[in-house]
This record gives sequence, C-alpha cells and structure tokens, in this order.
Amino acid sequence: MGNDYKQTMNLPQTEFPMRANLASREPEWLKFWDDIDIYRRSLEVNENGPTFILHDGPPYANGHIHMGTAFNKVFKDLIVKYKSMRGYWSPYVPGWDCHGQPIEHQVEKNLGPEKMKEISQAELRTLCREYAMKFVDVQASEFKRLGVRGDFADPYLTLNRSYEAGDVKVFAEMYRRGMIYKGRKPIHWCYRCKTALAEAEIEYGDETSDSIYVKFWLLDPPASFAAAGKAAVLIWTTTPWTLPANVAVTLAADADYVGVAVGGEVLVMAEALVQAVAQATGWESFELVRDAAGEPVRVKGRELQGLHYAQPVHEGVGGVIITGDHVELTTGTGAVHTAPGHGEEDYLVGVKFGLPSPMPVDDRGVFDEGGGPFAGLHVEKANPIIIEWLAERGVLAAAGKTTHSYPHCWRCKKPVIFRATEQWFISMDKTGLRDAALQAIKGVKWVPGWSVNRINSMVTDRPDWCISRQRAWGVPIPVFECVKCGETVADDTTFAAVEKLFATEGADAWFTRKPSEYLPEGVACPRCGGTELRAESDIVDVWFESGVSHTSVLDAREELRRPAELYLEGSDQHRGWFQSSLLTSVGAYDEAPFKTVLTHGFIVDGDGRKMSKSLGNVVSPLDVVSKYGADVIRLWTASADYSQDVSVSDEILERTSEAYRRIRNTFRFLLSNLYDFEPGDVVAWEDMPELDRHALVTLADLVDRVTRSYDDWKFHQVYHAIYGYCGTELSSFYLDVLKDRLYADEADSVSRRSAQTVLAAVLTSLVRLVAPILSFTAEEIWQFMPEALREGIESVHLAGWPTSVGELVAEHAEEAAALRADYVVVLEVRDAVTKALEDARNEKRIGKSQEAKVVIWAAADQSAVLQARDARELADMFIVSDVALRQKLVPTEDGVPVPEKALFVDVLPADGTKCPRCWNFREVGADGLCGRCSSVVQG
RNA sequence: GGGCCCGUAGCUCAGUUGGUUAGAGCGCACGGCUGAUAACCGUGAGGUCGAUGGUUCGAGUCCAUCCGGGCCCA
Repeated sequence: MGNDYKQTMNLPQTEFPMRANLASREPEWLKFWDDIDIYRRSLEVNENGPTFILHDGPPYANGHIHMGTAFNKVFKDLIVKYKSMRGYWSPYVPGWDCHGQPIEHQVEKNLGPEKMKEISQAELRTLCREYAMKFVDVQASEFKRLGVRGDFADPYLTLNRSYEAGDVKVFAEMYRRGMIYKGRKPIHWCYRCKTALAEAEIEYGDETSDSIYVKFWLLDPPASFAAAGKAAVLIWTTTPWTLPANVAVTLAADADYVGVAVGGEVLVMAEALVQAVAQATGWESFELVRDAAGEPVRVKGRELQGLHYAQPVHEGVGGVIITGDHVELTTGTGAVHTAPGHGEEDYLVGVKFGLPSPMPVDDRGVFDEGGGPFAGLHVEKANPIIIEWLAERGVLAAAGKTTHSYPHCWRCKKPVIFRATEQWFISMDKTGLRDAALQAIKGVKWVPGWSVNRINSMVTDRPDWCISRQRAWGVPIPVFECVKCGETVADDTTFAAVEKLFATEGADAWFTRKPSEYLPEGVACPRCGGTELRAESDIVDVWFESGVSHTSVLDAREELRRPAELYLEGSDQHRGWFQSSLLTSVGAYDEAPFKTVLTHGFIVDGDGRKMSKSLGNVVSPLDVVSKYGADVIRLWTASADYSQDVSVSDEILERTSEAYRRIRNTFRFLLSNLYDFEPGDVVAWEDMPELDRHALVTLADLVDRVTRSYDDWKFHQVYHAIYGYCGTELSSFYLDVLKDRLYADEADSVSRRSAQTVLAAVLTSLVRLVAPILSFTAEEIWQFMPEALREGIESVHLAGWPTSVGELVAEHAEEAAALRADYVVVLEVRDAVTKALEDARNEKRIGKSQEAKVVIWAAADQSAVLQARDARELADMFIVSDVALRQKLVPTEDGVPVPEKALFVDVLPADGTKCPRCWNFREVGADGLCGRCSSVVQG
C-alpha cells in the first residue's frame, strides 16, 4: 500500500538476518572465539569466583562422534557456560580414553597377520598411539564445531605420561592397603594363537559338538531315592573335555527334582525335563520314583544342596551339589556340570560357594597331570576318548551330537576354550571397599533420583574387579615377579621408581627397558632374596585407567581439584566410569571423587528404538550440523527431558528448527526496534506506562524461573520457559501491542522511549539466558546489539547473568504483585475480545482488529480491574480502535439487580475515520490524520 | 532370565499429597494482516492418559499382570 506517511514513522531497522544460515555462519563465530581466546577469557573474568568443576568423562578415541557423544558434550558445555556466566571459575578440560583392546584390535586388522608377526610390541604400541591420536584430533574438531568450549589445546589423554603415572599412584595406594590380589579367573583362550581373547575378538558361529548325558553317583543319596536303586545325578554337557575340572553340580534352587528309575538305577533330574531327556537318551521304559501314596517323589533343588557325588574322572574324589540362578530348565537335565576353571558362570557360582577352580589344561590346550587319566592329551582330541572312557565305566547315559552357537577366535577362526588363568583383582570385601563405597555413595547427590538405586545395586552385587588384561596397548600392572621363586615384588620403592619412570618416559619404557635399569639397587624378592626381576606382562583394565582420572587429571592439573562438583554421563556409566572412579577413589582416598553425578538417558529414534545401521535410523550429528546448524543440536539437547531416553528424528529436528526460528525472529524484532536507542533515552520505572512496568515484571519472573531451572539441572524447563515467553508473552501480546507506539509515536517521545527501555531490558536479559544453549546465535545477536547495550563486553559469554531487572522489580515488589494479579484478568478479557473479533472477522464484518470497536459487558469479578484502566489503554492492549465498558445487571428474586457473572463482548465497526498513518479509526483533522499522528508529522 | 528406568494429543513438555468436562507451546486446518513479511496475529480440530484387571464414592495420579522400549548384566 503506497503510503507517504511511512517515512514519517519509526519502522524497524536491522541488519540482523532473518535467515540464520547457521551451517555456514557458525564457523565464523568459532574463529572469533579463537581470536579472542574465549576459554582463557571466560576463566579470567571469574578468577575470584567460586569454583565449579565439571570433570569430563573421556570418550573412546575411536571413530567419529555420534548423536550420543554430541548430546553428552553439548549438555556438559551448556552447564559449564551457564556456571561461567553465573560467575563461577569453571575450567573444562576435555579428555580421551586412548588405550584398550578396540584400538589394538583395529590396528592389528589394518596391519594384517603377516606384518603383525614381524613387529615388536613396542612398535605395535607406537601404531596404536598414532591411531588414537588421529581420532582425538577428529573428535576434538567435531566437538568444537558443536560449539563446545574447553581446553582443547591441552586436553587430557590416558596415554599421556603424567596420566600413566597417576595409574601407578592409585594402584600403589590400593596395593599398599591390601585390596589388590592375584587370583584365577576363566577367560576366552585360543590355544592355537596361545593368547587371551577379549569379548570383542570372539566371533560366534554354529558348531557341531558332542552332547552327552553322564551319571554322577551320589555318595549320600536321599533315602527316598536310594530305596529304588543306586542313585546318581544326571548331567548334560557339550564339552566332555571339561569333566576333569568338574568340582560341582549346580541345581535350580526352586525347581522340582525327581528320581527316574531306569535299568535298576535312579537318575535325579529336573521334573520339567524328564520327557525331553527320555527322548534324547532313548529310554524305552522308565518310571518316576514314587512314595507310599503313589505320588512321584519331588525334591526342591535347595534340599539337595550339600550332597556329594563321585567325581566322574578322578577316582576317590568327591564333588558337591550346589544351587545357582543360572540353571535353566529349557535344555539339559536341570543339573549343570560345573567346572569353575572353564566357564564364567561356573566361576562366579564357584566363588560364591568357595569352590576350587582346577585348571588341568595348559596354554597349548594339553592336559597336565590334573587331567588324571587324560594327562598329555590335547583337548581337541579328548572328547571321543573321554566319552569312551565314561562308557566303559558305565556312567555314560547317552551320547549324541548337537549344533549350537560357539565362540571362535577372530584370528584363526577356530573354536576357543574357556580357561582359568592368573589374574589381578581388586577385592571388594577384604578391606571393606564395598562397604566404604556404599557409604560414599550416600554422600553424593545423584540426579535423577533413580540413579542412586542403580549405582547401589551395582556396587552391592558386583564380584571382585578383575583388573588385568593380557594385551599390549595399555598401562602395565606395575609390579614385578621374582624370576627365581615367582613371588610378586612390589613395595613403596618399586612403585616410586615405576611412577617416576612413567612420568618421565611413559609406560612404553616398561616394554623396552629392563627393571634393573630403572629400579634402585638392592630391590630384592622378599621371599627368596632373588634380585632378578621380571616386569609383569599384563596390562590394566581400561576402566581402571579412566577411573583414576580423579588423580591423573583432577589432582594433577593446577586449575582442577578433587572432588569435582560434577560428573555427567549416560546411564551406562553406572557400571563403567562412575563405578570405576568411585571404587578407585574410595580405595585410595576413602572418598568419592564427585559431589554430584548427573545421568542422562540414551539417544533413540522417534519410536524410542536404539539407533542401528540395520534399522537405518541413525542420525549423524555432523549431518544435522550441516543441515540445521550446531545451535539446533544444542537447542534439541536442551529441550529434552534427559532423565529418560532422548528421541531424535527428522520431525523432532524440524520442530526444533522451527522453535529456533521463532526465538531468532523474536530477537530480530527486538534488535530492529532499538536502532535509535541511546543510553540517555532510558525511561524510569515511575514514568513508564503500566503495560511496560508489567512487561518488566514478566521479564523478571522469566529470569527467575529460568535461573532456577538451570540450577536444578532442568534444561528442558529452561527451553520451554524461554520459548513460551517469546511466543506467548512477547510476540502475541506485548510486542504486538507495542507496534503502534513504537512505529507511530514520536521517535523521542517518553511513550516510545519507555517501550524501548523495556525492549532493551528484554534483549539484554534474554540474550544472556539463551547464551549457554544457543551459543552461536547469542553471540551473533550480541554483535548486532547497539554499542551501549553491550557495555563494552566483547562476547555475550563474558557478559555475566542478568540481574538488574530482577532488582528493579524487587524494588517495586508490592506494585509488581498487584500487576501480576490484575493482568491475569486483563489477559482473560483480552482472550474473550480476540475470540469475538475472530467471529466478526468470519462474518466479514471486520478485517484487521483496528477496524473494530468493542463493547465489553464485564463479569462481576473482572469489572473492577477493567474500570481501573481507561478505555484507550484497554483499546491499545486489545489492538482495537476503541473500548466501551458496560456492566450487565440481572434481576434477582428479591428485586435487587446483581452483576452478570459471564463476560460478553460485542464487536462494532469503529467510530471515526481510518487514520492513513497509523491505521487506527479516529476523529481526523483537516490533514486527514488523527490527533497523535498530526502532531508527530508536524513535529 | 535378573537389576534400574520409561510409555499423557503428530512433536516437545505440564499435570500438587488420587477429586469438577486432562493442560501449554509448536505443528496441522481455516482465517486475518501485508509497517517483524521465506515473518506476524487469531480461531479451530486433535489425547480417555501403552493394555487389562483391581483398590476407592472417585485414578493419568495407588496396586497387580501383560505389551512395547532403553541401559546394564546373565
């Protein structure tokens, strides 16, 4: 609409682009932050502030980041930025977990078997180091691209010398305290490659095995069974070669066991499996042992516990019947042959019952003397011989073949065995570590609340911690072995020497130098006095390594300290890092390394399913960055309730992106109406229209709410509060109402300056509130703000937290309370008015609301509030040209009319003529303008 | 199979100690505006609260079972 008056108005002006173009513009802000060294600066401004340390849990330096790592890092970043803006000294040192089997495995795969054979352990370690460092760099740049701020120039790496020295320090302290011991545990073992295998190095594949049923004669059978014949417990196994290591039979405690009478013998097994076993063994006739009443004799597994049987291989040796949770009643006989040296479950139940774990198979897979009659036999060839041997002795009930999934070595593709070997353990109970840890848990704040249950049950139930690994890429168990007698040599002197060695040369030296080169003179075996020592070849579990970051990082770095205020990781870390950090810290220092632990759920797709390549629902953070921008990932991170699993999908990101645009446009409107606002233009509270004072109250309330939500770690509430404020409070009400004043009133009028004063307050507050989340956009806004509003501060991230509005409103607390109450009513009426306007619009009686005049038949409870305001004020708030107030009285029985309870609104065409400048309907003068516009135009 | 946890409109979230017709914003549909314009304003339609069965005068809100999903174990 061509309108000459347009130039006489104060229409919005700004260079701040409506379209964000985040993907291409964000890198410019990254450069800006680099240029001004924002990380150092953010520390400097809070040099004297209280300390807040969020200690970063190290992601594994392998591969690119995914949505989960992106979420976690952004989450941490917004907390650190918030605390920093609140005045806390909050250094953030990112870390990486660099050692471990996956990297070693990958390097070995890349190398191929030929080259692998040729290189030394030291060379392999060098390749692993290069591999890890490459991905540290990759991930660091990806994290930075997300806007994560921290000491990326000097992160902590578990392969650093100083870090490795910390491993020794913690190990030494726990060793001194008597928590670390040497024991045995079965592990996957490949006797061809003569090596231990990690779970990830196992490939499962179908294998045809022997399937045999064996009778273990009971030495002290229950009388009810024995009466019917010689009694045995019947077991089933697919690994006959493990029978020499048998020490027990495990039953299900609550299951019913019966005696099956076959050929004059009584075979005890689970009742539920009798039919299946009969089929497998081909019994032509059998019957259950019955009592006098003719009922089958049923005995619970737990009642049989403690009975003894004759070990099937070793003559004159007894085994014991125990019970365990792992016994299934779906296959076998419900009586499980138990050899703690040959299986994980067998081992665990063996530990529980204090059983020995004989291990008659050597590292080549050959039976030693422990194999009894089979000594010298290779396990690969043992099965048929053992089966025949059993048959000869009349204990083989049946033999067949079965196909099942079985573990294979990834290198030679051949079946592997479970074999107990010497390992290092941290004892949970010898020195009371478990109890101390449970005690320490109580002193930590766990968010959300269920988190404490989880850590508690894990610490309560976990077995001793096996901390040794038979690998190359890691930190060695820092002890020695006497070559002469095999005794472990480790004391203050050796630990100090090793710690120094690692601190100066790194753990690599362990593999290239002889102990005599770095141990002081005179170190000798405490048992035999031998002085020739061999360095332990096992390395330490990577969980132990990352767990000691409280020592290697928090203690070691000047800017940090232990305990940290906060650890923040996904819920899987209850078993992982939270626990390993807790146990090593309690073990070495008797206290938890953290004051608060925050846990978040996992990232899943829109249907709540985990992301996987096969489902095709994987969302890559790098793709999201290039499509939407890092700020949209950041906004998504903040918007989700992390106490449960967090969904991400195209739709969710699309919605988040729309929310982003809404927030961005709100800022754009604010900026565009402050182009001519100078510090001298500020209007005092007393001189403001009531609407503006109310807007300040609303803003102060928002700041308050948002601050509390940040403090309570409720970031999705921050998001909802800010988003809602932009849409509801500002866009659809306050800003909409303000347009007339901002555009049409005289530029320098008090009414317009008052509005701008409020807009400035909103802008400078809001930009700070969103800065921890929308780090890039907030910075962009900051740089577009009028000079004076920036107060000479270079970056929004150095600008501190908004406090002045809250103080101003607090000075007028009473009035503020009244305004809050009154505006509840005003806004109710406004809703009714807009609804009535919409009806009129649908009837084509009006177009824009300024064409209307509304008559409000106020309800009784609203009347007083409306009466207290003048009609023009109300008309402005409702964006109509005029308001008339009426109160409808209705007659009552006693003849005294009372006000009607309901509210009615009539919409009429506005009186007067449309002012061509401000589009309100008014009395117009000779120039055709309304009084206000006329005087503005004339100046 | 075990431990911990989750399941309210298409999406993100609210729903106090169980109590009137379950809320908000966004999206969507329709309409308005064209002086926030790849914007802005308004109105409206969408849930019976994963399912079933209990406790209760009354349950999204307590109990049980089941279904679906997640993490960690086995």
